[in-house]
Amino acid sequence: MRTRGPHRPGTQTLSRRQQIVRAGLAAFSSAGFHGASLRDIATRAGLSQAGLLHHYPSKERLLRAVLSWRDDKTCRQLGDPPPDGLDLIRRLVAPSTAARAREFVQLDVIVSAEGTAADYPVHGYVLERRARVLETVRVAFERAAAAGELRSDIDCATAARTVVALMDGLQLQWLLRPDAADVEGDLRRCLRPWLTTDL
Amino acid sequence: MRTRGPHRPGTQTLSRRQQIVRAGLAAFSSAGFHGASLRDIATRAGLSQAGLLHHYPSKERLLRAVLSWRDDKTCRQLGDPPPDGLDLIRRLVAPSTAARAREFVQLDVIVSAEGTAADYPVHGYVLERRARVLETVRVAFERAAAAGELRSDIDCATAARTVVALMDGLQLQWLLRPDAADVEGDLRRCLRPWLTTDL
DNA sequence: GTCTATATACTGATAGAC
DNA sequence: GTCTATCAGTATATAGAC
Repeated sequence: MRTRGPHRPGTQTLSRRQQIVRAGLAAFSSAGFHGASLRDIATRAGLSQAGLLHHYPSKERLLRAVLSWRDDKTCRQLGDPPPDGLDLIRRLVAPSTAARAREFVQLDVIVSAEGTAADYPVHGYVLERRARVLETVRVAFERAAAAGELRSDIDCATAARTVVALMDGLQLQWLLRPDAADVEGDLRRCLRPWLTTDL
Repeated sequence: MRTRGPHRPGTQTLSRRQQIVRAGLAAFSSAGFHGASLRDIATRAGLSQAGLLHHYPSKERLLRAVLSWRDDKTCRQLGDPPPDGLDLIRRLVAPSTAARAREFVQLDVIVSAEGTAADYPVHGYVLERRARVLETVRVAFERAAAAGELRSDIDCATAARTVVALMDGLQLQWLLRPDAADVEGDLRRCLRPWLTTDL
């Protein structure tokens, strides 16, 4: 009954890695994969570059760890069990109040943009994640339709593409000019005519 | 009456610079500012890196030249005089048939994303350009409203933000999965309920 | 206008002491 | 687990010959 096996990182290592991942989030989200440097990330995390590479053996692996952490946090924020149908749409439309929200949004925007290149280190991940998001939203609309909450002439796949595209574009506007954007309002106004009930 | 002054680049220089700008477009559009390298661009343009720097003295200046060329071509493609009101919206919705369209779209997506960082080399340019686009579309909706082509309960600034955001998001979807996207269709379906006439 | 050669700095990654 | 030292590669930019 050992409490710490050879391949089970201790709590100190875990918190160290969390420091690194957070520093990586800050760097990747503002400069992208190419623009960020491991030395800078290591310094921000309070250790040397070689020390960082002990925990994450390459720049790509570190980016994957950052993205994985983001995915976990995003899922957890949705709640367990995750909301369904129109409730999920409501959650997506409501703005996140997390302090790290801006970094998450910026990371998504920049990694998605860089990820359009076929030779990007995490190109496959970007493709899969965005397909998954699109599918999740489509299923949510299907459930809403089955509950009679969606107008019958609305195609669920189209609605999903449209609402996801709108979120991406509005988030970009918000990043560039936070005062001139209205992410939640514009989303609600676009969604309202599709629904038979209030959002 | 000299035909070529000391500061008037000759035709050979002009075509050389066009080669460089086109190579720059290819590089910046797929790797962004940070990911692209002047050596690679120079090689693609068929000259040495030092030769490139004779024409554009820094990486930032080259990016500005690429963006400026893109702006010129985009404006020229709109026609002279540029369309107005609903005609402009129609032009924006119709997909571009230019062969270089994908590179232009990808350049816009990646420069906009990188440009959300305040210390990005052309951060100011990105802010101004996007504000200008938003304003142009808003004015187009105002003209449409004055002509009675827009439903009276639609706010023009909101419509502009929404349609620009939608274009950005749909273009990203198209870059990532061309077969799964429907840029023009989704745009039309979103615009239709706002209008009193056909698009 | 284009080249070679070079200056200078930084990159990601490795080796090995502790 | 963290460090220093280092490697080989690449970056942008400059100097100067032609």
